[in-house]
Amino acid sequence: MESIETPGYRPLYKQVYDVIVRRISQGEWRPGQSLPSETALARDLSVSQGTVRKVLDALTAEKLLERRQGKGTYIAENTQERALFRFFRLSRPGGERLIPDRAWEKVRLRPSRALERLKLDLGRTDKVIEIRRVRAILGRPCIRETIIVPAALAPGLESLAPLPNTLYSLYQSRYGINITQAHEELRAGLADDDDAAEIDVLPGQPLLLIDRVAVSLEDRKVEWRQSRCQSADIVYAVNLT
Amino acid sequence: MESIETPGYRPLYKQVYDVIVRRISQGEWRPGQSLPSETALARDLSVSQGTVRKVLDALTAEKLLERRQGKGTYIAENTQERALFRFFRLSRPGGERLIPDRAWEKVRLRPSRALERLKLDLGRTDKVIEIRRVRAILGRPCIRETIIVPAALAPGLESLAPLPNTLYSLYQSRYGINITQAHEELRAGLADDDDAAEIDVLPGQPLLLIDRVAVSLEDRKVEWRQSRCQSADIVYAVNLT
DNA sequence: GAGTGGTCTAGACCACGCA
DNA sequence: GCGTGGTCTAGACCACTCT
Repeated sequence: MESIETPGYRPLYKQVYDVIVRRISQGEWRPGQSLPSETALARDLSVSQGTVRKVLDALTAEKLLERRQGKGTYIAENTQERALFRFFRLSRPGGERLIPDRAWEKVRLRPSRALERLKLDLGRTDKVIEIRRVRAILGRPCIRETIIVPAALAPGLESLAPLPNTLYSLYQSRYGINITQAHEELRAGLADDDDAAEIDVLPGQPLLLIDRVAVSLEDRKVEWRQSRCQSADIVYAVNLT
Repeated sequence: MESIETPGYRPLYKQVYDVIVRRISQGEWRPGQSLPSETALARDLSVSQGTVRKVLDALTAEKLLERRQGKGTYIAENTQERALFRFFRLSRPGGERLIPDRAWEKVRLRPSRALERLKLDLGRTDKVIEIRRVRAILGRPCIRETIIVPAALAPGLESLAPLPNTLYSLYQSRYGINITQAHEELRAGLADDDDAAEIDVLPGQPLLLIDRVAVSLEDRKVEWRQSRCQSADIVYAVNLT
């Protein structure tokens, strides 16, 4: 069963969970592909089908897998739509979801700053890729973003312009990085002259400020993103459950 | 098995799920109490223990139940701490959670307004209870709230002052209403003179505006809450998963 | 030791997708 | 018709709590 020892005793299903997550994160199974069937996995790992099922169900709940009855179990793909739906929370008041477009972007590779190293757990000499961009909604520039990515995680990202609308699908397809969670902090702020020059807002008007750190399946901090959003007819929607 | 028919065919575990949710929402089992054991429930409902387990695990994931190995399965209580942790997302930048206190409050019973009827699915003649209050953090008034509750759901609420810090524990303990989810929309706004008079902010400073509708286990809209939060050193924290 | 939930197994049958 | 995941069952043993 591929080096599953018993360090102080972990339940079997947790050991199976770790094996499967490791295989996915090491690229043994790739996004969009199907896993072996439950019975094949159970035989391979020398556990019962029920134990495999418990793990696959858990990973499905975490949105890392997708199960299709009659077909198989697949590695979830961070498609554009899916990533937008999952990690982009802006909508019209009342609920209608909004889809942002790129207005413009500037990408460069540069040394990291102290705050960036703190946010992303980087070392003193690590470089970062800085993405500055403005996003538009229905043709109207509404969001200014500064995105910081450790250069070591995404080599060559700075020369891939134009970047796709959702970076997370790029991280997954090109760099094998699965973004599984993000931590956000929201504040209110005031638009300054730079904001007014780039997005559809006047100086002194209120902006919604979003500070996000995105984390990968392997628990690495992959991206620090600061967004400044026009807040006149756009809201940030959350469901607390 | 208590009137479980097969309307077009629902899986057994869904039928069991419905029965258990109904018993909880009808008060047959009350918060803090323990449910019968898995084996007793299985016998009672004429299903296998595994099917009962699947349902209890699901309800535990939804935070409606709590399971304690060796002791039993309990109806989750919306204690102050728990409700704050689950539904109050304001914290210091960086993550330290904040605990609000009541500064003052005014409660009254009055006819509903059109927007309130829309938000809470009320009829033309339904009355509401309006709670206006200011909450303080570390002694500093930071949040202005207006809370609207259908009078029919919480009779006598207007004469219960002073209200507890977390209304949700009161809804549960006094009215048998379990708040299981809430939908929030966040915007940025500017402080006006009324804000400046009541909370620690100057006119024209940015405020975080939160619009929340809380929903019960039975899918009734129980509360519409509008909050205006000082946003200088308070952030709204979200984990996207 | 008795009773509870937690883990694990083995096997049956159903529902779905596809060739 | 075959292979897949989805549901359901029955039973064994473990880990924890309380008396």
